[in-house]
Order: sequence, then C-alpha cells, then structure tokens
Amino acid sequence: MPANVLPRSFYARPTVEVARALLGCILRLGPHAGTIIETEAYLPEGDEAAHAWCGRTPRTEVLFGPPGHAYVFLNYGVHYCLNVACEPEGVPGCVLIRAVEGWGDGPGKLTRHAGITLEFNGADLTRGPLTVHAAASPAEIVVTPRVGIRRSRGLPLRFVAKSDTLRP
DNA sequence: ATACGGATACGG
DNA sequence: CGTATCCGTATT
Repeated sequence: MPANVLPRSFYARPTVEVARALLGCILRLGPHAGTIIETEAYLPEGDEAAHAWCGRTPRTEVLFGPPGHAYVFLNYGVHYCLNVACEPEGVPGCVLIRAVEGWGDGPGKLTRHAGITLEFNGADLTRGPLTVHAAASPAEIVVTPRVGIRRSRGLPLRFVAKSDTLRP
C-alpha cells in the first residue's frame, strides 16, 4: 500500500474542512483508483439532512465513532452511498463522496463501479483495503447547495473541484 | 414525471 | 408486526 495514506488526524477536523480537503485526493480500492472531484458535508449540528440529526442509532453508530471510517448506507433500496466519518470521536460529522474521476459521477454510481456495499460500513480508511491518498489539491473549488435533499436545502455544503462539469 | 426496492426508525 | 421515509438512477 502506498505510503501517502491520509492519517486519522486528517479526518479529525471540522466536517467542512475535510470535505474541501478531500477534493483532489485519490480514492483506492483494489484495482480501482480515482480522484475525488465532488463531496458534500453533513454537519454534526444544525443539519436536518444529516442522518445523525435523528440521533444516535445502530445505523449512525459509525458517525459517532472515531474519524477516518467509512459510513455506507443503502439509499432508495437501490444505491449505496459512501461517506467518511469526520470530527473527533463522539461528534457525528461526515462527508459524502459524490463523484470520483473514472468511477462515476453520482454517489450510487461510483460505489457500484467499485463494488462498495454495506459490508464496507465501518471500514477503517487508514488500514485498507479501501483507502484515501494525498494528492494535488484542485486549483479552485466551487461551492453550491447540496443535491437531492429537501431538508436544510439552503446550506452551501457541496464542493466541486473546478474543471468538472458544473450543474448550477 | 415516475418506477424502482431495501434497510431503517418508529408506532401499535 | 406494518408503514413512512430516504443524501438516485434509469427510463418514460
């Protein structure tokens, strides 16, 4: 495994900071590797769209656990969505990976491409086989409201690495 | 615009 | 138990 795997301290920061910092990093799983080009932040407080908003349950346990772990959930009974737990242990912030170059341009598409399912829920991203690696930061980041949610729609928490096609 | 289909939370 | 909800995608 390459040496530049992001350390746990990378994730133990405010959610928005991690969401921005993940852009340009390399997501790797076995033979699959690609640049993260779109993320969304789900805040530990005041964010009605975050799963953690409804409290600590068996499902959201990973979000409250130590940072740097994968939070995978099944959405609409069809798609798996890959998130990364952030903030110090006990604070349930997370970042949704929405697009990875070469994997796909939607949260469900990219997980299907790499074969990510619920079995990756809780996986430690600092140990593999699913890992994130440091790489060049994007020159510019575009910030927009998050896609496809009804609650807390006003918050500008979607981050896209410029050079990607934008959908305002 | 809508069919799709499963895990989860919650009410009874 | 049953039922409402959910951070999409592919298809009409």
